[in-house]
Amino acid sequence: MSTNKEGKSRTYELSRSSVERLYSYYLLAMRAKEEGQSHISSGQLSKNLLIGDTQVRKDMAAISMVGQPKHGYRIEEAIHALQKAMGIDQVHPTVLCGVGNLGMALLEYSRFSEFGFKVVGAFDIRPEIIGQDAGDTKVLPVERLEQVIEIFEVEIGILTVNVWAAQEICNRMVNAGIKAIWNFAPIHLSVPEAVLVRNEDFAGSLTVISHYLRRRSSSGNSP
Amino acid sequence: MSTNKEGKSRTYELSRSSVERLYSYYLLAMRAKEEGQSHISSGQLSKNLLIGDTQVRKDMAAISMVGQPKHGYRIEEAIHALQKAMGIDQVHPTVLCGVGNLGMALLEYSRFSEFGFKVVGAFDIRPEIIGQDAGDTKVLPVERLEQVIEIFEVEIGILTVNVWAAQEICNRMVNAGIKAIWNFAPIHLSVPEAVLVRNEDFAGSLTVISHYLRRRSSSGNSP
DNA sequence: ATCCCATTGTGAATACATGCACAGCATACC
DNA sequence: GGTATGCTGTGCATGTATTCACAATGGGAT
Repeated sequence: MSTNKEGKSRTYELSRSSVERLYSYYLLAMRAKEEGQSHISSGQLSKNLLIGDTQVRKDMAAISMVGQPKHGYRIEEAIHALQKAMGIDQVHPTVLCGVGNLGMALLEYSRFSEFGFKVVGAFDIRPEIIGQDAGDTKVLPVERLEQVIEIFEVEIGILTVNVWAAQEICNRMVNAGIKAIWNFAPIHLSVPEAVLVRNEDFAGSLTVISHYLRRRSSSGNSP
Repeated sequence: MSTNKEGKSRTYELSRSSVERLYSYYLLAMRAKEEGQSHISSGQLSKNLLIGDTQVRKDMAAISMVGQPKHGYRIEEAIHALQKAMGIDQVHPTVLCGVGNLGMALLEYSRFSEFGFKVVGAFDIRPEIIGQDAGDTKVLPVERLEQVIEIFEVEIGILTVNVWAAQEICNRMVNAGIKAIWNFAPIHLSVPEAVLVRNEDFAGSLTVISHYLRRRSSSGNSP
C-alpha cells in the first residue's frame, strides 16, 4: 500500500485490540523518557503490562516503528509514532449529552485533553441544571444540540443519558453530522455504518465480577 | 462434573465473553416476561443484540438451559438460570476508594443493587469530604479501610483513586481480604492470582475513537 | 577486526470466538 | 394418528488474536 522512505514499510493493519494497547505504550514511553532513557525495549514495555513482548513488537511494527537490535526503540521516535497512530496529536470537538453524575464526572475528567477531545458543549433536558458550570462549559438546553454540532463541526458525541433517551439523542447527533459516539447507556444503538459506536458497558464488568464471586449454592435441586 | 436432573447436563465452560453477554439476555428476558410472554427464543434474543442466534444458544447451553423446540426457553427458568450463573442472586459487600467525581457517580449508580453489589463503605483521603453523604453511606477516612473490609467481609473493591495511589490502595484491599477489584485507574495492578481485577479502561476507548477519527496528515516526511 | 549477545522481526502453531449448516425434536395442525 | 414446522443443539469451518520458536541484526567488548 502506502510507502514511506526506502520502501521498507510493511503497513500491517492495526487491529482493534492493538489500538487499545497503544496508549499504555505511550504512557510507559513518556515515563521512561522523563526518567532520562533514550531507548525502550519491547521487554521493558511488556513487563509493565499484561502482554507478551512479541505482541509489543507486532504492535510497534504495525505503526511502522523500527527498533534497534540490542537497544530497543528510540523513545522520541516511539512517542511521536504512537501519538500519530492514535491520532491524539489532533483536536476533536466533542459534545456530551446527559449531565448526570456520570456526565459531570466525565466533563471534569482531566485526561480528555491528552487525547485531543475538546468538549464544546454539554447538554441536558432538565431546566434546573441548565446554565450551571460543567467542566469548561455551561450546561446548555438540548434544543441547541444540532446548532452546536454544526457550528463547531463536532466529531464526537458522549452519550450519558438515560436508556430510554439514548437512541433518540443518538439519532439527532448522527443527523447533525457526528462521526463517533461514546455510549454509556446499556443499549445497542443502531447507527449508519460510517459512524463508530464505542460502548462502555458497566453491566458487562459487573457481571464478570459477580460471576467470579458466585458461590455455587450447593443446595439447588438435588435434595 | 456436576450433574443435575436426569444426568443430562453437559457443563460446558462459560467463557469470559459469554459471561459478558448474560446480562443482556437477562434484561431482555425480564422485559419479555413483563410483556406477558411465557417463552423466549434464541432468535428473539439475538435480534435485539448484535450477535447471532447460534451464539445465544451456545451461551444458554453453557448455563445448562434446555430449550423447547418450537417455543424457545421458558422465561421463568431462563431468568432464574441467568441470575444464578451471573451470581446476582447473592449479595456482595463492596467498598469504594476515591470519592472524586467518578467515584460519586458510581456510588449513585442505581444499577449496583441489581447485581447484588452493596456498598458498605466509601473512602477518601481528603479531610474536606470525609463525613459527607455518598450514595447510601458517608465518606470515611481511608485509615478505616481494613477495618470495614474485615467487619463486613467485603469481597469487592472499587478503585477510583489517582493513578499513583492505585497500587498501594489495591495492596491494602487485597491484604484485608478482598477478592475482586474493579479498577478505573489506568494502570495494570499486580495482585495475587486468586484476586480478580477488572479494568475499566477509558483510555482504551478514547484511543479507539481518536484513532478512528484520525485524519491522515498526508504531509509528514515525504515532501 | 572479530565475535558475542541482547534485542528485533516474523512465519508457523496455537487458542479462542464466531458463524454455518444441518440433524433432532416436540408441538400443533390436519 | 400422521405429518409439517419452527426452534433447539452441535460438529465443523472460518476468522482473529496471541504465543512460540528461531533467524537476523548490529552495537559493544575484546
